[in-house]
Amino acid sequence: MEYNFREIEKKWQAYWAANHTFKVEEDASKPKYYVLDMFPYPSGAGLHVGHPLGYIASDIYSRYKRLCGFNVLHPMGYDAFGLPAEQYAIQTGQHPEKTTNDNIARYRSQLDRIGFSYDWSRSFRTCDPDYFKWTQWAFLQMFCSYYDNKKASARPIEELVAAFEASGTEGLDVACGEQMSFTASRWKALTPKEQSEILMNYRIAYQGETAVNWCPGLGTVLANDEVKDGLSVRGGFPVVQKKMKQWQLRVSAYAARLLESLESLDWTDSLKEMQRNWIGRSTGTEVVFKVETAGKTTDVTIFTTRVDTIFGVTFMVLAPESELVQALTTPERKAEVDEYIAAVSRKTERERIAETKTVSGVFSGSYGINPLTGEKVPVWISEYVLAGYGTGAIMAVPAHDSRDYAFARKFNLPIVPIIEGCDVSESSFDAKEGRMCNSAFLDGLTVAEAIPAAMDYVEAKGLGHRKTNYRLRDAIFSRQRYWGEPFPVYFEDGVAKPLPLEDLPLTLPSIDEYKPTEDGRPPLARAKDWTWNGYPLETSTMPGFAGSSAYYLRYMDPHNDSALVSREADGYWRNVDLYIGGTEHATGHLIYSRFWNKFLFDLGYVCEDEPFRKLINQGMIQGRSSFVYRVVGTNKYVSCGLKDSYKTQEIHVDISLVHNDRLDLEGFKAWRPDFADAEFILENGEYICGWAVEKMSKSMYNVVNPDDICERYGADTLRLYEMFLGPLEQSKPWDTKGIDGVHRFLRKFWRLFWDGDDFIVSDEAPSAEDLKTLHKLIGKERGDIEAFSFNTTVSAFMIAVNDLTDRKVSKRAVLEPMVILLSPFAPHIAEELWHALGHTGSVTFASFPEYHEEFTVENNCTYAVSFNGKMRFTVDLPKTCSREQVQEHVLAMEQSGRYLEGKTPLKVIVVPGKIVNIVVK
RNA sequence: GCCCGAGUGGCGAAAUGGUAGACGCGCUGGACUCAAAAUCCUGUGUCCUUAAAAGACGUGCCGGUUCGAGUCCGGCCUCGGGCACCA
Repeated sequence: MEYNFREIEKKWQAYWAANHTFKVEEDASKPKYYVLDMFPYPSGAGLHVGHPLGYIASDIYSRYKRLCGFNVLHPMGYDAFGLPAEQYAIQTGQHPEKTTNDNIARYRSQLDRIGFSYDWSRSFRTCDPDYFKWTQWAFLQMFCSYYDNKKASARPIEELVAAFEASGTEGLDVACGEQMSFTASRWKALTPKEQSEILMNYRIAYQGETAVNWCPGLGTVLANDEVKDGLSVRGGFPVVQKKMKQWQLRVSAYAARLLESLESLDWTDSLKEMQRNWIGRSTGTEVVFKVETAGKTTDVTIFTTRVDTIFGVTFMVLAPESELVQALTTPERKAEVDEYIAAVSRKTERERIAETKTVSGVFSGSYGINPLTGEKVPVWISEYVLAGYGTGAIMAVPAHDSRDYAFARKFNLPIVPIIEGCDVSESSFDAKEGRMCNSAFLDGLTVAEAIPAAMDYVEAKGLGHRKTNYRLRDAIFSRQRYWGEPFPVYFEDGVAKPLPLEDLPLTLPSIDEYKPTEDGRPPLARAKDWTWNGYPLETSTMPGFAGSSAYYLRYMDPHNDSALVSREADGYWRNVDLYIGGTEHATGHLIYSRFWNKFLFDLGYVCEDEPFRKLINQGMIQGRSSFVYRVVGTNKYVSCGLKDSYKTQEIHVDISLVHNDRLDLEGFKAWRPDFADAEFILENGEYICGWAVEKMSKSMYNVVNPDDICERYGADTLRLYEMFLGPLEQSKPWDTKGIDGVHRFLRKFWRLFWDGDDFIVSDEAPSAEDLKTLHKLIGKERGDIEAFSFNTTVSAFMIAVNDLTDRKVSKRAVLEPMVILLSPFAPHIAEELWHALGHTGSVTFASFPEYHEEFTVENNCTYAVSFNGKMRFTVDLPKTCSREQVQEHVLAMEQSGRYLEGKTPLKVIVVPGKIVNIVVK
């Protein structure tokens, strides 16, 4: 029997499905291990070979953990709400659910061919009402909660109401939009509607007026991480700033905790660093400047991280969107200021980014008073100051801030250096070094000393206080789309109210068309009766990240209809031990999920504060495009090596027509009509294509479908090859050049069991050599898998099989453990051979072979022994004895006094197999 | 501009501070074959020389620590990724 991977793989995939081999239940007698992949958004293009890279790695680890005796939860599902299905629906009128289901069916069949050990009984789609019921539920929990900074925890909103009734805002430290201050009696005097409006300022899910990223091309708002360079990540449409009333999540309340608990996570440093940057903690000082405007005085609070430079302030700047702009504009400046603000607001985000280097601004007519010097400085308005950060107002120190410097130069404002010896004639001196001067009590201090000294001074004089700011914004949570979770919210007299929990899920209404209404309202406004008990319902829907924020919890208990996850299931599975996915989710999903989890933790619904303990980012697999070279003006194609002798045009050619860079000439002619009568200029009788590494995409004809690889080489070869390609976390181009070698390895392994027609495994006892081969492999595999170094594990396997093939070893005692070792990587062939060896049941539940170091010891050999690198004598020792053994041996000789001549040995260093070096002083 | 990460044969890549290039691809030559495919064997960092052996040089560049550096430290160069008017 030859290795017939097609038959074997079909057989075992059917066996696993029929026997529910990978179905798991909570089992208190076994330790749990939770391995999760970032679930896919099923796009119309299907999977390409890059997608399964992480899935294969997590599957190998899951299977390995099962062999080690863990109860492994390894689920898979679909992130099914989203823009592409909706865009397609707008164009074709087809319901997005139909598109989504078609795509999911395709994904599922592609995934099934690769032989993953998922527990499919736990699978769900985020667009299933049974699932999004809990997305809506979580939203309502957030709507009915506020964040208490003192307790560092979310609390039910009733507690806040009780506090307002008892003593107003007195003594409260809670997360909010706008700082409010009122008494208990004032609160009680408010109408219910007014009270609701105030509570909106404190809810964790709240509705508020805010500048949003409005994308006219998509007809919806987008979150910050959905916008890149002023264009939408999906679709690439321009994005403009617009003020709109939107649902938002108070993620900013969790900024400090999100930052702190990063430390405890087993994530890569680069990913943690990305999150740190995104959260953007900065400690500084808020200082109050009194500003005079045509006789009136207004307090303006500014934020700075460099109070030490306050003696260098020569002007102040407000953001154009700052609420203070109107109050601080003098009548004679009003026209000019209004015009500037109008001009700024017309700009798109993209234009603002493009014009970063051009400096613009306008003088307000007001003057601020430096609280430390009493000096009067002009107040300007400029778009380089952002309304959304700090207080939307700054003190400008052009000598020591490059942006202030550029502004001062443009508008001819004074530049006063306050650090000794710095040169500000060409540019500002931003470095935090040197000694202070022209700064009264700070003179002579270093910058490092001056910063806290200035902070202390400002606080002592009551001019301001220390303040920590975060760059992390609240998440905009509404989308003007159809294909998302509806908000479980209705409006009574304009006041948003939660639907009762028993009415969840609130499912999508059917509508005739999926685009916005003519008057620009979201598609849900087209629904005939989008009301609840006669009250109008919210017409926007939730964004893509809503459904993906807590999906890992649902896998623990996917069919529970009375809770997102039961206390028992959550208590057993706790959180994800290993999460594998792409780095593109660093500042989106991975922040939202952590926030969402912490919120549920605060309310006691989950037992772990962090969702993902260990996280691995698999690299991207790029495409390797192939080119042919058409001689310009002809239908002749010249082979790559000869192309320099002609004037040629480079044309992408479908890589299915190319094998090892050689073009299939007939296939090429048949590919497209205009190539039908192509002529070729060959080198050595072959047409060699050129190539380049590019993103894998349809338009470059470089997409490789895993189905094709499974068909040609089998899923086991695909799995091994994807791992063999290089380190998991590294991006690399897909290149089928080496796949034959991996496939050859599997056939070699097979031939250790089958010789043509006969099963040739014997019960002969293994030799010392055989045991050495086996135990080297066991030791290597265990270490490498734990380190996620799968490429070297595959190599170790090849070495072992080469050894056995060379010695013609087909002994059960060696091959049986090797089948178990191979099973995480190539599960189908492993099952087949496991059964050929006479076992029943799946190899999944075998035990990982034990490792015995003594079996890896080789025969004696002669070591050279040297002192400080200088050769002295030789000694016979086992060929691969441990360093400790050699040290012991050599030190014993040292004690006999023969070699060291009275010198003290510092260290004995052994190069296995060859050299012993003794360091002496 | 700031913050990460990476630079090793023709290629993908290995190497707890200890024989650099394991393993695989490709290529060389050979066996089997009418032939091909498949399979097996041989060689394969560079240079010099050779019948053979033996040398010398080699991990982006310059320096340092060390008996010993691809690996650790300092300074550059190049490439990839992330952030970017965040005061």
